[in-house]
Amino acid sequence: MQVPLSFLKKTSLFRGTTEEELPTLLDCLKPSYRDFAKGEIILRQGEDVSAVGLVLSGRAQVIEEDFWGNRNILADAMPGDLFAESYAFLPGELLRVSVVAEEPSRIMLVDSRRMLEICSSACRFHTRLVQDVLAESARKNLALTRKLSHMSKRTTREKLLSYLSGQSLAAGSETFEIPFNRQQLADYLCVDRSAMSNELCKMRDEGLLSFDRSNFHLKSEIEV
Amino acid sequence: MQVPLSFLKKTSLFRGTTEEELPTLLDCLKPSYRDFAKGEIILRQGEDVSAVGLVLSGRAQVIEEDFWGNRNILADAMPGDLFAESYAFLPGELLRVSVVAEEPSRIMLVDSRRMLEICSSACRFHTRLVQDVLAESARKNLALTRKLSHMSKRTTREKLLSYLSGQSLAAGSETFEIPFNRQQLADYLCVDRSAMSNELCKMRDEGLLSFDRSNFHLKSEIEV
DNA sequence: ACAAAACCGTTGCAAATACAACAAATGGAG
DNA sequence: CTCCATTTGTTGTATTTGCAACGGTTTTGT
Repeated sequence: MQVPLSFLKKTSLFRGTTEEELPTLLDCLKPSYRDFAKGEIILRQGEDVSAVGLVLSGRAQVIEEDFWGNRNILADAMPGDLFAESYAFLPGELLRVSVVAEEPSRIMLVDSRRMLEICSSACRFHTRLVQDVLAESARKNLALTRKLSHMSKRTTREKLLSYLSGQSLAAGSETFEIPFNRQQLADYLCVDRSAMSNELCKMRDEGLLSFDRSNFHLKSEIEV
Repeated sequence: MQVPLSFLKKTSLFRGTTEEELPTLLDCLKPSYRDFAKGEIILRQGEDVSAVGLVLSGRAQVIEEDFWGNRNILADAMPGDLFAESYAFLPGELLRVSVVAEEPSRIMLVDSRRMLEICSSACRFHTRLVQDVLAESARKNLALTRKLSHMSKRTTREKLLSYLSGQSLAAGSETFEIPFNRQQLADYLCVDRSAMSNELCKMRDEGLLSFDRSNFHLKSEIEV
């Protein structure tokens, strides 16, 4: 099946592999390719998956269904995005989510054992592949931990301060830009937009910070 | 430095390695060992770490400090526990947390590059080591995602239903035991204990579920 | 068996939140 | 420039939550 190498090498899975090395590596990984119609289930809750999924085209949604059948979208995988990797590397761990094609999609499935067990064999590009996978897992981990540390705060104000403080530290400046608009920030912090907007303005009036759109400035100085 | 192999092989890092293979693997990894006094900083916020930490004895706390200096304990690493692995496998990612010895502690530091780059060399136990590390990262990932999916709910009731529904699915039964007491469950879901207790009883009175201590039973049937 | 500690449910109240509805500001497209 | 859609701020109200305090029950240590 034809897959542009220029596309693959930009994905998080093959970030450390060059375009010249890719054919050899793919030869070794023996991935399978499958096309899914819109609405078709790629992976079903309860399955024991051993392959990581890579979206080549289309769009896949990771969905969780609870005891009463309520659905909840956990992730939206676009072309180049990886999914099910946490399950694939945990043998015996059953899928708690389903992955559904939201559009007609082409998916690449790579057996996790092929990624790991042949490490000592001929294909020397495995090392970088493993580094990429581990890095990707670590990256997700940090993102989750960060979000969790904001959300564990009880009030909207505390959540905001936790998030903004983190952004400030990351930017290395008291003035910084955030990658969200108000609605997105509210969704990220899991609070009501209007209540959050309200709280932001209160904090501004109290002199804790100032902002213009997505531009924020935290004030460390103690006001008189 | 003397470290009982029987202890090491039980840690998540060396779970897949047998006691006989450990000396060879350790020879290859060349870990460093360090002792820390109570209160001493093991890793400092802002550093660029390339080694994963393993607590051999004592206790290490992962602490986050925000813009205004407020401290927040993110994790409590006991003997056998791994820390800083998410940062170690992301070159260039600066520590957003500090790790502090809460008691006199002995720590083992393993360079992440040694764990990955020598994959194709002589030491064939690397493969299983890499599997263990990836599995551990994936495990943490799932645990975080799970917790996040509960906490993203707005009300205490929804959080409880999300958590209990998940436990029920995991147990494969409508009746199941949870590993928390009320206070711990409240801490896990980041809500007030008494309010949560109140909500639980309301749901019981409404016929949604029943419980006795840590034993729960969800009712899917629609009551008349 | 006894005392102390831990755990759990309950209640009242002040504070924070979600929700809805609307006004003001902003930014593009025609 | 005007119209329209999007984004943001504002307000009021019903709900929900956090907090503090208390009593009853179970568990634990001695």
